[in-house]
Amino acid sequence: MVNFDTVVAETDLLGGLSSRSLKKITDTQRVRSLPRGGLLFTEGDEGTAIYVLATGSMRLFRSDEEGREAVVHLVRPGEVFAEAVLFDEETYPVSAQAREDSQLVEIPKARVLALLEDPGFRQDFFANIMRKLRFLAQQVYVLSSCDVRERLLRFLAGRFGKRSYYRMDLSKKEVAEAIATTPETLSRVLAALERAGTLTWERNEVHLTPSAWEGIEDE
Amino acid sequence: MVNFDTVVAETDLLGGLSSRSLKKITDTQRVRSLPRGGLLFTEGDEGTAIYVLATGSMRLFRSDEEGREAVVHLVRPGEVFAEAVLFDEETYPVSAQAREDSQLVEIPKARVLALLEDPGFRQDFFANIMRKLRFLAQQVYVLSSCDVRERLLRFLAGRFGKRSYYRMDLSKKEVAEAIATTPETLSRVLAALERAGTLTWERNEVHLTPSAWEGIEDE
DNA sequence: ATGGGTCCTTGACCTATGTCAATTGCTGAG
DNA sequence: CTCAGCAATTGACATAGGTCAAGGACCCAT
Repeated sequence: MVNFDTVVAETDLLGGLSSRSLKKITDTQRVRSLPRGGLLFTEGDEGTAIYVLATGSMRLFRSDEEGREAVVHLVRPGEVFAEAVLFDEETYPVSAQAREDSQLVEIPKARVLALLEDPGFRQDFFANIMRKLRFLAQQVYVLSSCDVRERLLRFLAGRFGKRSYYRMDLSKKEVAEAIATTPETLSRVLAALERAGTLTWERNEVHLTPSAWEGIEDE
Repeated sequence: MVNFDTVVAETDLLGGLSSRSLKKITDTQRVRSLPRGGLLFTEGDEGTAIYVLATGSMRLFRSDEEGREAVVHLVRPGEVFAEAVLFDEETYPVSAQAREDSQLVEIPKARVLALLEDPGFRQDFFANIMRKLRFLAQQVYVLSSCDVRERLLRFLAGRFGKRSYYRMDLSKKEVAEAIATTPETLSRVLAALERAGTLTWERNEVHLTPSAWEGIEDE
């Protein structure tokens, strides 16, 4: 069984909000289920809500003149979608169809817009988005100019700070994914760092020497 | 001589705003000059404005307990900085110093917050940020999972749409940079595409066959 | 305990792409 | 015109890191 409030609290767009602000949103959400093949909305429909996919999988597509469909995006659990209607668009720019039985959280657009009238909520909402923005901008830079070793260290610094010890709450596989590499490569990089004596990672205990942080700036 | 309104209009954060909204911001901006070495603000100062660097270069740094400085970021012309004080922070979290004689556009925080009271402006501002957010998220995906050929085609699709002809307004060098590769590699990829007959690029005339777009989804 | 299923590691291998260097052509300043 | 300098191309080369395959360690359910 899924806790739908938690699903919402773990999304990119809304996850960083204070619990107060978050509650104001989850207050009015509705859960919807869709059978495989079911259409949630169609291109051109009035955009009255945004959605979070809780379980299942959704296909966003656009139909051209003579009915051929171009898949625009495959939505995975945990993703917010159709959020464009909040600010950009009056109507949905794509159609959304369930690829398998799916459960979704529906958040009324009007509710979000109303909340934004409140300076406190707005502040929080903006802060969250700006943080995300900075993170992504950083991420783009890191991906295009750092090797796996540096990506790993930046990831750790970003998540735990430049400490010399911490409890890891992710599997190596998940870390590999987070830094856009494969478990194999991560494994090799870790082995190299251990050999160099700058890092050990046993079970969930990670130890680092200060020298590990040389050349890794903050932010 | 620099046109400071233009500088602002070309930033990430504010560049996508409607000219109406943009004008409301540039209305109250002030231009400041700083000699090499000059401090714009210091860590802990009350954050009353955000800045756009027009010319020169700024260094953002943090000082630790005993005065050693850690450079957090080097600001390049065209970048907005200190925008964290809009939503996240009351005081500047870093110090800012000119690395060379610099000119900056100063935008009062209060002004921006006041403008956000206006639903129209807010809508525009949000739409802009969300667009940027989507773009970056896409970018992260593309960088970590597409090869140069695909990055090139996606870049073209994003900039001009999936047309079969257009006038290119960028040098190959600039395109290479935009898709995070080198001119040499771009050159080779272009040669391969020409050999395959899917693309030609002479002078600033680019021609493509529809087959070029196979496997490149929209959005 | 046993078997199947993860996760992790390690080795062998391959390929895309970066780097360096040389060549060509174009452009604009003098 | 001519030279300097930049953009673009091409070749030769090096390498980070992905892929595939095999094996070990651990965990859970039967």
